[in-house]
Amino acid sequence: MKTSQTLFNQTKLKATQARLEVTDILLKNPRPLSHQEILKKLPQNFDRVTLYRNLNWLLKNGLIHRISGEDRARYFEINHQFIQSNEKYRSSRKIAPDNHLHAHFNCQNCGKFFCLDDIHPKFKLELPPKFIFDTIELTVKGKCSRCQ
Amino acid sequence: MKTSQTLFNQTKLKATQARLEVTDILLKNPRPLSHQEILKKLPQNFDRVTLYRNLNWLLKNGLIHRISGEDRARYFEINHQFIQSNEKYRSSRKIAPDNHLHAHFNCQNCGKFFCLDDIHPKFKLELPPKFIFDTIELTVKGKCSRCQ
DNA sequence: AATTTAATGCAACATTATTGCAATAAATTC
DNA sequence: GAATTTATTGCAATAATGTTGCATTAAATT
Repeated sequence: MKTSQTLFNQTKLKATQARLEVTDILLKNPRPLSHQEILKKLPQNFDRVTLYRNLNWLLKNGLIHRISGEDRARYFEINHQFIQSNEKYRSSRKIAPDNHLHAHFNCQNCGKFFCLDDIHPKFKLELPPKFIFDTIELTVKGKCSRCQ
Repeated sequence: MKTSQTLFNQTKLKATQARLEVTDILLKNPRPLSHQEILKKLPQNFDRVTLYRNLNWLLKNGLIHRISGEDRARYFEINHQFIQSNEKYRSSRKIAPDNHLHAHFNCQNCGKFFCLDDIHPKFKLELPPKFIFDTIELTVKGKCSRCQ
């Protein structure tokens, strides 16, 4: 398992203690976590605003993804594309590419997200005139095994 | 264009003035609207809590869909499946069926949703053990023609 | 070491949505 | 059709999530 320290070392991005701690948590977790869930895993005195700001910074710099839950909270996960892509590739763009489809399951009861790695939908993407494409989100909703 | 009055007449659902007004607005609009947008289209004195409650009621009874925006707001649209399905079909279930895939475009700038009626993805849906399926959401994100 | 720049911590604020409860409207029973 | 029961509405208060302002601290640069 890659650590946040080696990840930051490979980039020109500035590491701080807070960023390393937050990134480590997301690296360790197989599913997107809410701000609240991440805060619980951080040291007791970790400031919640600092967490919000660091999550926004990580998002802006392409290290993580963000998805909006049915429960109005946002959920965050490591951008594996960023981690896998090499330095050369990354340095050619300010923001890491983020346009592949990665499906999730979202529990309508507990709000948790789960990654569905086996879903690879095929379709023709046609947008109205002058609409600009960025990403696609495919979310399956229902009840997770613990909530049924 | 079907009116909310005829829609309610075809069901056993109780119509109130407020429900008819809200439903009429959603019937007239081709794209999902936020609570705020709907409130603006209603008479000035329409209570915002009543709108929240009516939207939740319409959702529970299957007349509308709800999607969560990137902006943490919820957007509402008429459930065309409900409207098209006949009385017999509807009365056999308390909640109208809602498991077809209907794709949307979500503008990352203004937050507006647009329906993408031409997208029909094909994929095999495999969920982890004991997960219960309800609906699928496919959302394309980017900038709409007015925000680029 | 001095200076500039960026990050943090705390308080206040913003937005969206829900809950409690009295008042009103609608449906049901007699 | 009046009396009773049930559901809905309107207003105030509260909840949950997230952002902004600003002084302090830490980090990077000169």
